[in-house]
Order: sequence, then structure tokens, then C-alpha cells
Amino acid sequence: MSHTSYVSEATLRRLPTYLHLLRTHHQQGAEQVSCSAIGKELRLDPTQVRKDLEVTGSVGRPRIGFPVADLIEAIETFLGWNNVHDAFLAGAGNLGYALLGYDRLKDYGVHIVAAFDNDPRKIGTEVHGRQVLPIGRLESLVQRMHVRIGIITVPADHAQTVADRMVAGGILAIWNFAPVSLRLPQHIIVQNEELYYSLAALSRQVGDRLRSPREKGG
Amino acid sequence: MSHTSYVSEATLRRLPTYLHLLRTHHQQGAEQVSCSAIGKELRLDPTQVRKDLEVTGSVGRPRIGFPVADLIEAIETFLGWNNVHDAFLAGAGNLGYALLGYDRLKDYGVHIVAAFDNDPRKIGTEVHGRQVLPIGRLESLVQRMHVRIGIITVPADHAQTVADRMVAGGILAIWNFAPVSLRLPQHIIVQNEELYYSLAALSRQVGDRLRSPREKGG
DNA sequence: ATTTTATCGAGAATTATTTCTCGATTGAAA
DNA sequence: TTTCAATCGAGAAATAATTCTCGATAAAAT
Ligand SMILES: NC(=O)c1ccc[n+]([C@@H]2O[C@H](COP(=O)([O-])OP(=O)(O)OC[C@H]3O[C@@H](n4cnc5c(N)ncnc54)[C@H](O)[C@@H]3O)[C@@H](O)[C@H]2O)c1
Ligand SMILES: NC(=O)c1ccc[n+]([C@@H]2O[C@H](COP(=O)([O-])OP(=O)(O)OC[C@H]3O[C@@H](n4cnc5c(N)ncnc54)[C@H](O)[C@@H]3O)[C@@H](O)[C@H]2O)c1
Repeated sequence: MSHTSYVSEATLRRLPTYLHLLRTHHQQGAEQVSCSAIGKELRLDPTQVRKDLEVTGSVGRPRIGFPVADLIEAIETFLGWNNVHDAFLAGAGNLGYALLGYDRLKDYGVHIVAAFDNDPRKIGTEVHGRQVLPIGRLESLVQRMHVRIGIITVPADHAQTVADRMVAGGILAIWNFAPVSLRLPQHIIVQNEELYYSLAALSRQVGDRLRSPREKGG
Repeated sequence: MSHTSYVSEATLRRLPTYLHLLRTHHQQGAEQVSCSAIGKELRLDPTQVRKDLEVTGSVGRPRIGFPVADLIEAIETFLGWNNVHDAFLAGAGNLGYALLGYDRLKDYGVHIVAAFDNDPRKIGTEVHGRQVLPIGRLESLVQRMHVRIGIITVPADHAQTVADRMVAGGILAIWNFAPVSLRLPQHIIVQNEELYYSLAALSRQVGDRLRSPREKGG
């Protein structure tokens, strides 16, 4: 049932967008939705949408489209967002605080159970109801509590050390917010969350637009 | 000089990663770096790296590679990260607070000059040295101060309203953190920052790994 | 001075992704 | 009942991205 069939990253990146749109439709009482309608709203080719949805195993009906509720369920299942995994967060700073306060994260399959830091002033405190523990205990607690996911929100120059601890404890996956490329064993699943990706696209376009004469501002 | 030549999104997403790596090399005193070396560190094909770097206009020398300092400069210039643009942030909540506290953001071409909120308890306060102003003033201030970039960190169901205000004020680009697809005029540059993209990949892989017998954990 | 080796840059080959085409299906309208 | 219009799903075609190949170049080794 899990036949790890290859799904392109592009598809994987579009699925959450469909999900958000579908949830909106669902709330508004829609029962069926067609790929053409989704495509129109998101400015995507309808065939593209259809091919993407295909990977979730949903089937649509000609002239009608797909049943919204089923489709939401199918995407969530496909992405694994129905199965929430416990996670540890390292670095209870600005960004860590925001993530700890983001309760919707469990809608995306992640539940942060504790935070770790190396700042004595933070250790022992609670952030959004979760304890801040000394970073030295990360490794053993990962092991003991079988935590699968580690979230790194420490400064870039500490990210590798923290990652090593997680790996030593037997973590399965790391979600890294620090702007470095971590050196990890092959079997560790990594996702680098790089704000910079979208900022790269954004600032480049802004620069282009300001230089080009299309707009007369300046 | 700006010849908006088309550069693939994939390339655009890899450039910041090169930049981070190059900065590390630079700090460690490296003067030249080859695409093969970069590729080995980031697990990318060397030709891929070479083609990516080509878009920045840098030229390398056979047997030697690229001059690190020049390359850093070239990537920054290409991405427009040398030209910092003022930005307004709407929604001084958890995430907004983190972004306001992230001073490195100006290394990526963005400088947040003020925040806006609709919560009377927040209005008038300062967050990381920036004033929180009433959301009602967003539109006119965008116009008056010629602010180019708007950052949306309000709840999803308020994102469209806030975006509309920004557009009405004449904003050029929107960096949206809310999980919705905004309906905007064609000429507005948008980047949706979706944590969900990487979470989609992460949780799917975690689910697969736990189901598959490769690892014996349960 | 000559050979060797690593790397660049350009273009070809390969692979992946997106878009197009078309027959089949289904509900609504004539 | 028959026709019509919208949409699905499958496969072909077109487009885009990645990887391979190879001649040129430049530094180091012989
Ligand atoms: N703030 C943002 O909006 C933002 C956005 C994108 C990326 N980031 C990245 O996220 C990371 C954190 O950013 P931030 O703004 O929250 O920084 P921050 O300084 O506010 O927080 C970092 C936290 O990590 C802790 N820490 C430092 N070294 C540690 C170690 N070895 N072990 C455990 N804890 C340690 C510090 O005590 C602090 O609490 C950085 O790498 C930054 O580049 C931040
Ligand atoms: N916290 C996170 O880590 C995180 C991560 C990813 C995405 N997001 C998204 O970012 C957005 C903000 O998340 P958050 O956790 O900071 O929420 P939050 O509730 O802490 O902050 C939202 C802020 O927006 C303000 N606000 C609400 N309506 C407004 C309006 N109409 N005009 C101006 N201000 C308004 C609120 O007063 C509050 O200060 C949400 O859309 C969320 O889905 C948050």
C-alpha cells in the first residue's frame, strides 16, 4: 500500500496548495470540484492539476469533477498529514518561539513536544506550554522517547553540532531552518526550509521591475 | 544590463545555497572554488552547478575554478540582494515578531521598516525597534513612503483583505506567509512562503520510511 | 619542455515535466 | 429520447531541465 512510487518535487509542492484551496471550498459547502476550476483559481493548466491529483489515487467523474471531501482526505493521507509525529525543536529563539506557538503545525503532521536550548536563562522555562530543556539532554531523550523529527532553529554556526546530536540519538528526519547545508548520513531525511528560496525569486523580480521601464515609478 | 533573461526556478532556488556555502569557504580563506567541489559538498552534479553559476555571469578558469569573492558578489548582484528594499509587515503576531527580530533579512534584500496590526493592544507598541501601526494606515503609508514590498503574516482568513490594502497603496511585491492563494492583479509579484512545501516532502518520506521494512523501528 | 590532470564551457543526449489531443463518460438541456 | 457541453483519463507531443561528452585551457608534475 505504500509503494513509494516516485512523485516529482513539483507535484509535491503543489499538493498543499490544492489542499488549502479545497478546504476553503469545503467550508463554503462545495461537494464537487473540477480540475478546470482549481486550475483557473491557481492559474495552472487543468491537465497539470489532474495529473497531480492522480498520484493521490483519487478518481473523478467526467462532467462533475472530484468529490471535495474525499480529495482532501486523499491528499492528507498521501502527504502523511493524518499521522502526526512527535518532534523536538532545538533553539528556542525568535523563530523557535513562533513555531512553538503555531498550533496548526499538527495539521501538517508535526507536533513539537519539547524545546532545547543552551542558554541557561531559557532552560527550565516554558514556551507556549512546552518545556525548554538543556541541549545536552537532546540526544538521550530522542533515543528514549523515539522522537522521529528534529527541528533546527539555532544560529547557522551551531546547526551542524545540533544535527549531529539528533543523529546520534537516532532521529529519522531533520527540518532545518538554519542557512547551512548540513552534512548528514545518507539515511537521514532532511528538508532545508529556506526563506531565501522565495526571497531570491522575489528580490530578483523586484529589481528587474524597478530597472525595466514597464512601470514608471522610480 | 538587466536583460530579464529567463532563469529557471530550480536554478533560482539553488543559488542561495551556493551563496551560503561560498560564504563559509570565504571565511575559511579559500580564494578559488571549483564546481566539482561545490557539487560534491551539496551532492549536485558539477555540470549542474556550472550551468547555474553561468547565469550570474561569472567566469571560471580551467583547472582552478571560480574566484570565491567574485562569485559571492555575482550571485548577490544577480539575486538583487545588494539592493535592500524597504518593506512593511502586516500581522505582528508570533511569526511577524520572529521576522522583525531577524536582522539578517537585510542580507537578503529586505528591510522591514514598520509593522501593522489590528489589535488595539499591539498598536502603538514597538517590536524589535519597529513601530506597530494601525492596519488602517497601511494603504496610505505604502503610497506615501513608496514601499515596494509587503509581508503578510496575518491569519489566513485576513490575508486577502490585507493584500488588497497593499495593492491599493501601490505595492510592487508581496511575500505571503498565510496558507492561502491570494487573488491579485497580474502585475503584482507574489511569493508564497509555504512551510508546507518542505513539510509535505518531509512527512511523506517519514511515513514511507516507517512503513517500509528498511528500518526495524516501529 | 613536455606530459599529466583537473576543470571550464559549449553543445548533444538524456530524462523529466508540462501541455496538447482525443475518445469516453456523464449530467443537463432541447 | 436525443443532443450538447464539460470533464475525465490515457497517451502523444512539446518543452524544459539535467546529465553526458568532448575539445580547450591552465597549472602542476615529470
Ligand atoms: N527569525 C527568523 O525570522 C528567521 C527566519 C529564517 C531563518 N532563521 C534562522 O533560524 C535560526 C534561528 O534564528 P532566530 O532568529 O530564532 O535566532 P535567535 O538568536 O533568536 O535564536 C537562536 C536560539 O538558539 C539558541 N542556541 C544557540 N546555540 C545553541 C546550541 N548550540 N544549542 C542549543 N541552542 C542554541 C540560542 O540560545 C537562541 O535561543 C538561524 O539560523 C536563522 O538564520 C530565522
Ligand atoms: N507561527 C508560525 O510559525 C507560522 C508558520 C507558518 C505560517 N504561519 C502563518 O502566518 C500567519 C500568522 O501566524 P502567527 O502564528 O504569527 O499568528 P498570530 O495569531 O500569532 O499573529 C497574527 C497577527 O495578525 C494580527 N491580525 C489579525 N488580523 C489582522 C488584520 N486584518 N490586519 C492586521 N493584523 C491582523 C493579529 O492581531 C496578530 O497579531 C498565519 O497565516 C499562519 O498560518 C505561521
